[in-house]
Amino acid sequence: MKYQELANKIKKNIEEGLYRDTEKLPTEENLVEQYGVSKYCVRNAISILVEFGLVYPVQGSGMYIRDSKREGCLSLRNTRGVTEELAGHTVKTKVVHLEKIPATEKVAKRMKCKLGTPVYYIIRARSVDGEPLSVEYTYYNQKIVHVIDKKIAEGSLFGYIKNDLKLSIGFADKILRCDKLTQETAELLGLATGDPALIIEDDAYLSNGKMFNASVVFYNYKIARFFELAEMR
Amino acid sequence: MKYQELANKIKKNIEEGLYRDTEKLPTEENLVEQYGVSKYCVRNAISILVEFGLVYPVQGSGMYIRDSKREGCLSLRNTRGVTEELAGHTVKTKVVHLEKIPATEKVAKRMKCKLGTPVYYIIRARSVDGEPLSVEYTYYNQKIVHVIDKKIAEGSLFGYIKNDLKLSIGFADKILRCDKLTQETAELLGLATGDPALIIEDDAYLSNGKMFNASVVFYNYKIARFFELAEMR
DNA sequence: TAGTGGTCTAGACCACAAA
DNA sequence: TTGTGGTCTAGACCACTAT
Repeated sequence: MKYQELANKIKKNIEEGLYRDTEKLPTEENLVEQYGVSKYCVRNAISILVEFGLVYPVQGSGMYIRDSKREGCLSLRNTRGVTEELAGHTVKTKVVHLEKIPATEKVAKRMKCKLGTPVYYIIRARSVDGEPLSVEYTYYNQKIVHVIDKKIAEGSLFGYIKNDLKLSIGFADKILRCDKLTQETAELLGLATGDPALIIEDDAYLSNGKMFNASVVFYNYKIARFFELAEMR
Repeated sequence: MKYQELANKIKKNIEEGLYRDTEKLPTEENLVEQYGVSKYCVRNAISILVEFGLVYPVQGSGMYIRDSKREGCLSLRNTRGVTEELAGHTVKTKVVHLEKIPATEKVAKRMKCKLGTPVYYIIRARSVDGEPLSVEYTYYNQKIVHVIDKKIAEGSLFGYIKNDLKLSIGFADKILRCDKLTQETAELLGLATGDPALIIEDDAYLSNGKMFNASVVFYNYKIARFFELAEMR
């Protein structure tokens, strides 16, 4: 896709400081000429950057470069999985528990699957640069993700699903909240029972709309920070 | 804008259950004919619904209706301000503190304005249906928002800025985290010191890129829930 | 193979900002 | 008034799904 490539090029240009003098992108017309593509492509490319929070549009004036505070933060709309998002840091994943079980009524409801459907139930503890970051309680529908072993669970499960199984991940619903830690989770995070935890419940779907994963992740309040953008048109 | 109107129409149709039998939208071609608009409009309209999480696309197959769990949740990408988002509930806002002060070095840095720029410093406590929801510590640049009094602060400040001042709000950066409550904030939330709090730091900008507001909001962990979507293409 | 969403082009015209 | 982003059309062709 031309517009995706163009978006990458422009992104690279921004990161390399090519537009530092004006703090704005070339005009659409300019980009059309410069890259020999149609306005459709240029606008699509730019809209990717807008969505990503790299630039903002001012009608009649130009596309301005936006500086954000996302450094050191995790992204809520992250498309890759934590392991890949924190590339550059030492991310360690410990598989605390892994078993294949038939879905109970509760699990079946959560996973939108039939009672008794085989699912993997996994508990993983993650640390970044030696510090406990999160504890994840997660289910995977085994009818979709056929095999998960300890080795696989130690890596990026989303990466495994995309790259190895060639499944296309589509979208996810998330609910964010905050609560006191239970003893079990607190111990895994190296915190005290009753300490705060940022909690994200995540329902993940393939591109075809089939739900393949449900998870609840407890984050260490001392280090976890999430970044989000809102456009308000 | 035709496509915005079309998006609203389709949204209404979905809510009224018009597509309940198939759980998918009419084809693009169909919508083009049905509404007498171009494919550009149809695709733009649908992409609004996709972004909003109402439908998801399956190439070669159709646009499917998505059911989400957003009920009872606040939206992180809310464009309106909490007061309007919770329409239907009894939202009460108590202005705990309101003063106009010259920006200290710290505030000036946070607000991206000059040292000494007049800013409003406001503390507000919000309750929903009688339950304490949040405590907000917020700064407004007085060079942009000239007048804020107690009366105005008791309502929707974002609504006031948009509707009365006719300023165009553009975008916001948010950082989410979690921490223990201090005594002062805990009292305002009717919770105990050291209880968990979901914290959102918010930097808000006008469409022209000028920052007009910085805030930190502490949410009651017992009732606050946020909803977010992730597209993963 | 037919149906449906995704990409791409060329070009007209509108809306807003800044000089 | 000029520059620049936003809306809209018509139409060609590609990629994927389902049968």
